[in-house]
Amino acid sequence: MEPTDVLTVSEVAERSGFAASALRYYEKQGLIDATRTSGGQRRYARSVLRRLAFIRAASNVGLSLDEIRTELAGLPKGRTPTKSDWHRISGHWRTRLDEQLEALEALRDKLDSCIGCGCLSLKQCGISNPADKAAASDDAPGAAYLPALLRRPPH
Amino acid sequence: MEPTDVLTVSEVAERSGFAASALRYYEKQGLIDATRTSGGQRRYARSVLRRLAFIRAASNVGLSLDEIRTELAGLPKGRTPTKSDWHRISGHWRTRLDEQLEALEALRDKLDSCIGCGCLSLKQCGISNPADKAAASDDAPGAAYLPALLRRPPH
DNA sequence: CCCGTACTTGAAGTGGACTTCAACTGCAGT
DNA sequence: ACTGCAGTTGAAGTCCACTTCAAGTACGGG
Repeated sequence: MEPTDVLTVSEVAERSGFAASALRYYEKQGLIDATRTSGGQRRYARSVLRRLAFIRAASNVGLSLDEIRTELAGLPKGRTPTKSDWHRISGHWRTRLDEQLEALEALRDKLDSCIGCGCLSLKQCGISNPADKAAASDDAPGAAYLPALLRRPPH
Repeated sequence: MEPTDVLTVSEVAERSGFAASALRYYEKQGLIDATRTSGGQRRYARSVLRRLAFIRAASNVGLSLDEIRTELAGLPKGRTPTKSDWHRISGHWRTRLDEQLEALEALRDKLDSCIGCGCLSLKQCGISNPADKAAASDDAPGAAYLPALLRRPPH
């Protein structure tokens, strides 16, 4: 099986690191596409690999498939993304990461300030405070208190 | 209804910020418990509030309910946790947060190094590299490459 | 004692990102 | 032509942390 310009499912799976089932899922979600043989089997253009790399990267940064679809739609259709495309997108990601970092640092600092006191009082403790009911009148001007932004890993 | 030493579901819900359904769920999961009236209704000891504060704090730090159950089991049964209990636990959490921070910073730096090049090549790009197949022989000594550690918020 | 509100239960639903299954069909080497 | 692996489909299952639902029961002030 010599290298050609079209790839089968298993080739793409192997080379992208995604399971074949994930590829079908992404196709159904409109994230990638494929041509078909006369018999109905998928054949992928090599460009799908770059697209998949983009998807994995975005997902590593913490974007949902919905958000990824949106960003993919903002990419040039057909042509390879230019450096400025990538600049725009990655700036976007960078912001997202910075937000996460900030939230995480705030949480850690709050934890540090709790370590000495052994508090965990419902009223006072920033770590255990529900969703900052205290200061939450309505979208406060300052900053969100606790990170609804962070969560546990996907199993 | 004067303040008593036992609390009803709705009181605990109100004072803890958890929905009543969440309380029942936590009970089923063995995270909290309650006595019952002769008619079968739940009555909570006030100590459940502290326990719930702990649960929310742990969950804010990113622990799964499974992990939280484990940590709760490590807490003194009956007596109020001492400062040294809290010290131990919070140190644990601190580690967790630091790991997340580290992973996130690594990712951001990787992103920064990608911004200039517009790469996203499957082979070279750290951001899009599956789960670091490159260096993954088997649990490497150095450090995990990409954060399976971070994920998107629970909607 | 009455009545409205609060509470009870198990079962089923939610959502995100997939995976697994069963039953079938295509493709390519010999 | 045969054979066996690779591919196809829709439906259903998985995981987590809950929420919602329906149908029925308890509590407590008047």
